[in-house]
Amino acid sequence: MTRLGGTNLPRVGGYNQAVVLDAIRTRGAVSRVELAALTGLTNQTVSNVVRKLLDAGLVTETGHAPSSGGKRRTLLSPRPDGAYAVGVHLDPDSAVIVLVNLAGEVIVSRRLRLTAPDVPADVVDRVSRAVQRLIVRSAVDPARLLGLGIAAPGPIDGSSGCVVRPPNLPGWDRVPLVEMFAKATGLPVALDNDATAAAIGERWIGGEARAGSFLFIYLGTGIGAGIVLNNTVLHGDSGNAGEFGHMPVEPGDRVCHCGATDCLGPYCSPAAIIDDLLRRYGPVAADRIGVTGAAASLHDDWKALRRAARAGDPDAEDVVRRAARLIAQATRGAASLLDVGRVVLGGEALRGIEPILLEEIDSAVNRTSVARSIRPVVIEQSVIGDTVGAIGAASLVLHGNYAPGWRMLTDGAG
Amino acid sequence: MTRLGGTNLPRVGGYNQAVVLDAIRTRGAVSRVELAALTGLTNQTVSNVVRKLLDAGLVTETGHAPSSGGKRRTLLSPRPDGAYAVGVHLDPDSAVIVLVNLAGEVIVSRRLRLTAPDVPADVVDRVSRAVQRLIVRSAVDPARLLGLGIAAPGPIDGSSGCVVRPPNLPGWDRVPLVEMFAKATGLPVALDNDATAAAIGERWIGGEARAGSFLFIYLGTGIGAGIVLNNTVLHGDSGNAGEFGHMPVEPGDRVCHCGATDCLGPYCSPAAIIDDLLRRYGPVAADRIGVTGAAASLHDDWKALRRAARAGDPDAEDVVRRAARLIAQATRGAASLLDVGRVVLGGEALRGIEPILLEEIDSAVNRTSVARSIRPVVIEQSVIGDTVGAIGAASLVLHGNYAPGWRMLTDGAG
DNA sequence: TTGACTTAATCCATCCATTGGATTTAGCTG
DNA sequence: CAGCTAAATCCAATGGATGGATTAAGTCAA
Repeated sequence: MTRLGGTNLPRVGGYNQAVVLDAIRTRGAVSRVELAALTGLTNQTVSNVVRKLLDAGLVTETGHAPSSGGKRRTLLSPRPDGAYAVGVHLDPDSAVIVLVNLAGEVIVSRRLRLTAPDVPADVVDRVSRAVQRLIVRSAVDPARLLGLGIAAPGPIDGSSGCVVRPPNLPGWDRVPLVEMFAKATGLPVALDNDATAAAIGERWIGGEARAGSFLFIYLGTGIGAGIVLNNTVLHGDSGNAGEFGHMPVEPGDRVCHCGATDCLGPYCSPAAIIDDLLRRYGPVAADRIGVTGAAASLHDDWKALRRAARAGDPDAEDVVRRAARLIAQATRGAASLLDVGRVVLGGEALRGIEPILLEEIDSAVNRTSVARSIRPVVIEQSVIGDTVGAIGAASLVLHGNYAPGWRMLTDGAG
Repeated sequence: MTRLGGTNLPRVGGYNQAVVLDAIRTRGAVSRVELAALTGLTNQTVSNVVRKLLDAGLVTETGHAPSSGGKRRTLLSPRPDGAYAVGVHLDPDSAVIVLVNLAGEVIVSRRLRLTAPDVPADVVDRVSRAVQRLIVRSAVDPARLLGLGIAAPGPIDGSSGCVVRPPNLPGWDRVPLVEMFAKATGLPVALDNDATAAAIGERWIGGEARAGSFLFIYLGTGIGAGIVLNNTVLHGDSGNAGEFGHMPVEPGDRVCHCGATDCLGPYCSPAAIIDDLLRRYGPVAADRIGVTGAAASLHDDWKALRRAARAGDPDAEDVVRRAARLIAQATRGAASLLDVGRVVLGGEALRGIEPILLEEIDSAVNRTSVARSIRPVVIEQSVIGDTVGAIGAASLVLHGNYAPGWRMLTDGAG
């Protein structure tokens, strides 16, 4: 979409509807007059738009605000049961499936264990059947189920709906996930990389706290970033914006699969940090902490290492902190390049070591006195937590349907 | 603007007008039917919009396309004399002023020499008077002169129209340039940092070659980047997106004013590269190349060094190449983070050494086989050349008035 | 209790850019 | 010159936003 398209009246209608819904969602209980002030629309227009949203079952009237001298304002709130979406977070070792409502609340969820050499077709098949069962179990109105969102490790090809040889999913080369899941479930399918999906989830659920612009740093099996600028998600020319693993950092002796030794990626995965512990502090420390170093026990090793770091074990903390510094270094570059006032951290690999990351990133990003004085950058944790990947995946669908944006005015989508 | 605003019919009209004008500008001679296809608007709508643009004097009918069996298409082209803008590029040692037409062609230009300790008020005064004289001399219709654009070294405060203590303009702390120039010239004034202005100029003038997304690396007194995503300029939360000097690179012994030793900025200014030459290769090489090392002769030293590097002097080329590698390293990170398919180089400090920069950046950015296979990044020079700063400044005004974008549908601006 | 006042929300006629279908304009071809 | 094709325009209709008037529902003071 190299060219900008024109727009027309019906699209304006749809767009304004989305704007009003978005305002209601982010502000919670809010009256029509406030919405008019927030959106710049007329009271009359807001009234009309709200009526449509009420008819569509997406919002409800919930009580009244205390009077300020005249008629009380009737407050509007989103209707959680107005719409539903399914989210799937694909990871090398597991698939997390959630069914969420319009408010982003999880109705039912399920985790499937996967084993590394699984064939894509089998995984899609297993996951799809689990999705179907979840839908039946939840008993949601099928008409209100908008679709299925998938968060996969990048890179992906946005135009064809494929994952493109993800380093963390060996053997998955150009797998057309969108097509496969659409056929298997009969639902509309959206695909994005895990970090971007997480950022969209954060934007969708975070309300005021995630309005405007922010950079989401996602720490899962690998590291990635999701970029939200002016309430709009940056996808990039090929659908891979936020690729964080190739950000330059202080070079060491780890070689990225691209051949460089100064890429962030190879230094900050759980596997790399565990390896770092073994190399720096040897088997004694590893034993003490509970790290075996076997490839098969990566998950448990990482858990043990995180726990030790959190508990103050100096060796564990040291290796975590070294990785954190590199992440912080890259984050500093990204934040100043994008000029975002907020950085959000999330991802399941982060559990327990958030304070270390927050501290290092804060000190790197807010180091310059200039930055501090003009606009200190806020560093925060995800408002969603561990399941940000799966919930983010579901949010892809909600966001695609209801978040106001360019595409509503230019493309046909609504 | 943390919230998304609604829109309405008149705005849609203005926006579509801008879309059509933009399409005519970027495509050159184009017919109404083609415009309809390009913009997604109806033939009828395009007809109406074009009539308005004709009445406004912004486009003209220029001949016909050969018939393809029916009535010939009448071709539309932008009218260069439809609008004018003045651009001022402020630099520590000079101010370049240009008056350009709608096509971005320079009508008249002038360069004022400045001396370092100049007081802001005096500079504004001198420049403003020069602008006035230029306007008179050019004899353009004042009604068609849209305003004055200023490109200044960052950082700036976008909301108040100030420059905020730019490292390259000592003593200029929170100078309200917009206000001062508006008062002195009576023109509407737009301010942006030099790199962003250059990117906007590139976008405005570059036509198809600069449609979509690109990262503009600007090398002047300092280094900066301008970011264009989906034909839209990224300004950032505080108006300082593209701050490139704090991108992390391989650390050395140069300390950034923010305290870090791994910031790109201090390693790649002309002054730093000259210093590097002296430190690495001593007075003999400096003499041979024609570099004195005196602060006062920075301009000439840099010229000599560039010429020597271009001519193949190994020492000169080495120091330039070292800086180029660091720039390339940072560019690799930025390009992968933003997922842009194009990187553009420009700025007056670049003259003569473009090939070295292009080569180093290309090899760094396109190193990964993955990146190469999915989407090799195109690395190019500015289509404008040396004066990209000043022309970019003027483009701020043209862009602000006529480039289609969000703001037309949400804010009041047109 | 009542009447004056205030604010929220809606009703209604109007506006206006886009749309789709019909029409005109202007070329080509046999 | 008639028949065909494509470009561009005319015209009535559509539909979402608008502004002013109206109704609904509260507060406050006498």
